[in-house]
Amino acid sequence: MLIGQLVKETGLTKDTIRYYEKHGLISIGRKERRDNNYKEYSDVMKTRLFTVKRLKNFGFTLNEIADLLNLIDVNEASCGNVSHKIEEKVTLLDGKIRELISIRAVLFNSLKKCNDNCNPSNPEDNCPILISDL
Amino acid sequence: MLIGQLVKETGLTKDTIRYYEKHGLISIGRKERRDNNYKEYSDVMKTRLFTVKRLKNFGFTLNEIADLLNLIDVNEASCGNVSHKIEEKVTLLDGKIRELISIRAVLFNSLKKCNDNCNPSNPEDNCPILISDL
DNA sequence: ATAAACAGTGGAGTATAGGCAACAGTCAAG
DNA sequence: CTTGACTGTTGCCTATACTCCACTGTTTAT
Repeated sequence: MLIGQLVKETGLTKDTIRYYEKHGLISIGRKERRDNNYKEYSDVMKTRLFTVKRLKNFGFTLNEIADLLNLIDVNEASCGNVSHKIEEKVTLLDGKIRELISIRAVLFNSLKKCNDNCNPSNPEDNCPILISDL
Repeated sequence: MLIGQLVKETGLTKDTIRYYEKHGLISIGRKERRDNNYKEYSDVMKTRLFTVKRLKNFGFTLNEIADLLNLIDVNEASCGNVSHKIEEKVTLLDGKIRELISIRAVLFNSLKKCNDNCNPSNPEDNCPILISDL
């Protein structure tokens, strides 16, 4: 299929698809061109793009996705190899989640202190949360 | 004080400080220059930079921080105005946290399914997590 | 007097994931 | 036969938050 069709079927824009090509997530050989130089995308490409979409939803960066796709290409995408990388991602997510929760707590705390400390008789005073550690 | 001193006291690099200047988080008037064109930073600037650091730790972007600092400048950094923006940030953080937790769950689930489905007799098969929705 | 250390400016580069515009060739329909 | 839709390539622009480099001027130390 041509890129227009691929756009319809994957929901990606042609710019995105070409961006993925340029960065090696998918690649078109010289043979997969029509006589007029138009690129002929195979179903394999389509599947590959869906894989990219899924992995992106998992929070992988394009570089990480490229690595994972490469495992497929060299036929080393065994469960062992893949699940190891996924475990790493889960761990990383756990870290990020903890970090956000911690920030959230500090922020919420400041908010409470702010409300407690704000001078009701001078509601226009600069909020201490901006200018001090409370 | 000159920038070198400011660097020591704030822990920021001079490039960072100048980046903040260029982007309006702090600003030096023509008068705050010495005869040799060196910038004279006041304690107010230092306080301001510490505020930037604190707000950055809260997860605010520099643009958001610039807005908050501007509230101070126009003397509208009242608790009401500020805490409203902070509540927004807390809400946003809650959303991000929920999102990450959700991704984490899906990923972890895929991992479990992957381990369950992997063919022990063909451990070299491509892991289904990459090529299908399981 | 000269070199090191410090200050200033401007601009380019980094990473991430595309968006958008320009320009040219190709194809299908009226 | 021309117009519009589609395809191809190239390259610049966006946002975020710096970092580094080059080049120049100033001050300080030897």
